[in-house]
Amino acid sequence: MLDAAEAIMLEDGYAAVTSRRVEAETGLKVHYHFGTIDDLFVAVVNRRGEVNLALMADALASTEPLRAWWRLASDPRGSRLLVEITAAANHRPALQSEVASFAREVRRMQVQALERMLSEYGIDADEFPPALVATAMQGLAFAMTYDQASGFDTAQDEVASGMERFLDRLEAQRSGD
Amino acid sequence: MLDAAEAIMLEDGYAAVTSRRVEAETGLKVHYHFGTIDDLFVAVVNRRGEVNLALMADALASTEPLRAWWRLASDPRGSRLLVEITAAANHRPALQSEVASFAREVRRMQVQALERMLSEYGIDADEFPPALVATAMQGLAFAMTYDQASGFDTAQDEVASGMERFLDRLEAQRSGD
DNA sequence: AGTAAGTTAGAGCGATCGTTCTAACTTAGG
DNA sequence: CCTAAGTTAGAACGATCGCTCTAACTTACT
Repeated sequence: MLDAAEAIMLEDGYAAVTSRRVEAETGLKVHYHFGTIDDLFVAVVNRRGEVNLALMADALASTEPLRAWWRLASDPRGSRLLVEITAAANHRPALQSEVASFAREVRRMQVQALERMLSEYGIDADEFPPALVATAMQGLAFAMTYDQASGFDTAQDEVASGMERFLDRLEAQRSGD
Repeated sequence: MLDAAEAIMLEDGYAAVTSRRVEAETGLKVHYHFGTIDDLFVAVVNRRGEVNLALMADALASTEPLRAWWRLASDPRGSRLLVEITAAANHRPALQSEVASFAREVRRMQVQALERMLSEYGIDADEFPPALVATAMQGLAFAMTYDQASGFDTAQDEVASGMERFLDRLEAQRSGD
């Protein structure tokens, strides 16, 4: 049921996630298993949030943390879903706090990892505070994948390859010493 | 009428922009002046798009282009509206192409300006291609203001001050020689 | 004053939504 | 086989939406 809701979001947007549509695709009764449509959305957010938290934790603990983080954050599917969920949260107060708490937790993990690792990457933490680097990573990844998904065609291949080269250099520097 | 539509978007989201709501707030008949609700959205996008294009052109032509760009991109009101418009475009095909064409044009202006200025800022254009820098600027500004607006509370003051310091250094470098 | 054009008021239509409700169906345990 | 619990089918209600339509109102010109 949660899978179906996500699939509908990706295909036709969050507004298409209606009780009738979900019931038609799953054969299950939404209001029986969840009390409310809001509850369904909350469940989707919670599951996806937990998964993302785990993926981000793995990425930050991998041998090339920044690269793994970048790969995770620039996954087009994830970005599309994030857009839909945040857009839905914008008009569903019940979702707002859920989304916010996951966003906070992810950012906390990232900042904590950066505090430990920035110097290894040869980045001065005074000049580029962890919070700034984290927000930049997420924002850049989001902007790139979203522009791509929306067909804005803003030279995203150049952005992607430029970022790959930058990551090559950073990861080389880190493993270098 | 366009003002009212934008105000409603900012206040209650794009889904609240209905014919009855707009008519109630303006005393004008939506379907008379615009044929369709889609046409109203298109008009909003076109006007806001033109305004933004002009603002970005001014910013890029100012004495401190990067700082002006940053200030413009990190305006919370603009980000909030951008979210609503892109979200609306997600489910209104008529808007998609309009939004995309403005996004393309803005990015084109930015890249063109960066090609001219990156070296003045002491940034190697081979290492950081203009398209990458442009996407990073927009993405970072968006992530920061949106997190702030959504109450994610992800240390945005630290991000903002860090960016200001970074811009101070860049603009000083540029005016230096 | 009279007339024509521009505009709004307000009812109404068909569609869809969330939600509720009752009857029917499925399934497992005795 | 029967019963009880779990679950779905499908109708229904009230609300809201985009949109259309007709009658009324405003405005400007002759």
